[in-house]
This record gives sequence, structure tokens and C-alpha cells, in this order.
Amino acid sequence: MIFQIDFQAGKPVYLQLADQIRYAAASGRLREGDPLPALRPLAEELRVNRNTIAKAYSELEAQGIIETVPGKGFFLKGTATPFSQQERNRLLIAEIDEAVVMAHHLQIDRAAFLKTVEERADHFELKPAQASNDNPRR
Amino acid sequence: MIFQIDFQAGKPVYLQLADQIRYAAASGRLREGDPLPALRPLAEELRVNRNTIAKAYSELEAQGIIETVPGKGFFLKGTATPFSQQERNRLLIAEIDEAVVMAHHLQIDRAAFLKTVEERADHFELKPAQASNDNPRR
DNA sequence: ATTACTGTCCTATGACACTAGGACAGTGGA
DNA sequence: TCCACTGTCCTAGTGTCATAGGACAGTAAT
Repeated sequence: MIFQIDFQAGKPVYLQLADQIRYAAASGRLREGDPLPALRPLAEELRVNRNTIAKAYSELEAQGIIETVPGKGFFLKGTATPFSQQERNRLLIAEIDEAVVMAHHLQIDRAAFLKTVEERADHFELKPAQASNDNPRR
Repeated sequence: MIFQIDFQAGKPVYLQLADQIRYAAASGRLREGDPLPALRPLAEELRVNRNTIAKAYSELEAQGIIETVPGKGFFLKGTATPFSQQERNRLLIAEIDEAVVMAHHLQIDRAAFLKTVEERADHFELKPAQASNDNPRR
């Protein structure tokens, strides 16, 4: 799996990397148990400092997306989220509100908005209900 | 209308103000033609520099949400957005993707996600299709 | 014409974020 | 046991960002 850094993007390198990993996990390109590249090799490949990689990984660890195994490295974590149900709802509603407000200001009506949301949910293959107690790759 | 600044929020003051205005406009609490407070009185009220207010207003102006009338001040702009249809779609899809990725990582399934999106669209009374050629307040 | 408002431009300062290098401790494999 | 890997902690430098004050020009109302 290849990560790409755009030094002209005006976005911090560690956030670009963290976002690419988050999106890869959401889209299934990275799955539970997959190893992430170690800090030093990836730092050399992307020509940044290994602490920059570590900072990106630290962000993802805080969000419960990856975990570290001493002596072995970082791995994609299973589905347990560190947040309570209430906190998860709060976080999601804040993000959805941002999208709705943006739709309003971009003159995108309700029907077009909901249609686009469904398309993107399908694009990412967002899990249907009650599939989460499966254990697909163990 | 009252804006509130939280100096402990860790979020720039100008962004807090800009977001509150954006959300007020999306929810109908601020409407096309409504005047915004002038820079100096609002700066005194919020106890910040008037350039901080100006910076918030400048952000909103760039997004086509407010406009300036020389000698009179800033006003909520009508519905014309400065972005092309293609650019609007791109912006919206990026924001929706962020919400979908977040739903994935928060173990919120597709049905619950879509339900929450509809609720929030209704909460903001996102415009139904083809109402946008109306001219409600002139 | 004058005054008081309006927004805008310029310069400056301090804090913070981003990035980096050195060094250390733990783990696994040979 | 040793070596090469792993991640982590500490300190430091730089550039950017957020915020601020001074001053100016334009407009509207009197």
C-alpha cells in the first residue's frame, strides 16, 4: 500500500498520512490486523522525519483505529471504538451538521443531498445493520 | 442575535464566529438581507480586535455567504454561490466522505447513518427540490 | 460641510504547530 | 548473547497563524 504526501497541499504531512490511513480503513483497503509500515522505512520512503510518521500514527491510535504491538509495530485495530455510544453520536452529528450546512450554502437541495449521501455510503460500502457482530477475518 | 466566543475552546475566535454565522444562515436564524453587526461594536461586545471580526467576515464573504455594502456594513447574501456546479459537488462529496469515514470508524451502520443524516437535514430544514427558484423575502 | 459611522490596509508580536535529530528502552530473531 | 529492529521521549528550530493597534478612505446622515 502506498501513501502519498503533497508538500504543496498546505496541509500538515502528519494529517495527510493519518487521513489516508483512515480512508483506506473505511474503504476496506486496510483491514483489521493489517500491519502498517514501520516508522523508519516509511519516513525514508516519504522523505520526512520518523516523528512525523509517529505523530500520524499517534492520532490514529487515539481514535482507536490502529494499535501498537511492542517490538512488532503498528496494526489496524479491530472494530472496538474507545468512545461511548453517546460520544459517537455527538461526534457523528457534528460532522453531519457540517455537511448539511455546506449543502445549504451550496444550494444543494434535500433530495440531491440525501442521494449523494447514499451514493457515498455505498461507495465506501458502509456496513449494513447488524453485520458488526460478524468476525470476518480471524 | 448573539454570538458567543469560548476562549478556552482551542479554536480560533474568527472561526468560531464564522461558523456560528454559517450555521445561523443554514438554519434560517439569519436570512438573506439581514445585516450583520458592524466590526467595531461586535468587537467591543466580544472583547476582541475588530480585525478578528473582519477576518471572520472575510471568510464568509469568500464563500459567498455575506457581502459588504460600502458605508452600510455586511449583510447576508442571497442564494448565489460563487462556485461552479462541479466545484460544489466536489466540495460536498469531500465533506460527506468525511462523515461516512467517521461513521465507519464509530461502528455506525448504514441504516443508522442514513437515518441520522435525514434527521439532521430536517433539523436544518434543508430545502426540498426546486424550491430554490422561489423568491421568498423581497 | 462636518461628523460619525463604515470597512480596509499595513505592520507587529507572541504563541503554537509542524518538523526534525539525538538518544534510549524493549522485543524478536539468529 | 548480540544485533537489528521496533516505538518513545526529549529538546530545538522555523514558519505560520491568530490577534492586535494605527491610520486611512469612503459613505451616510445631519
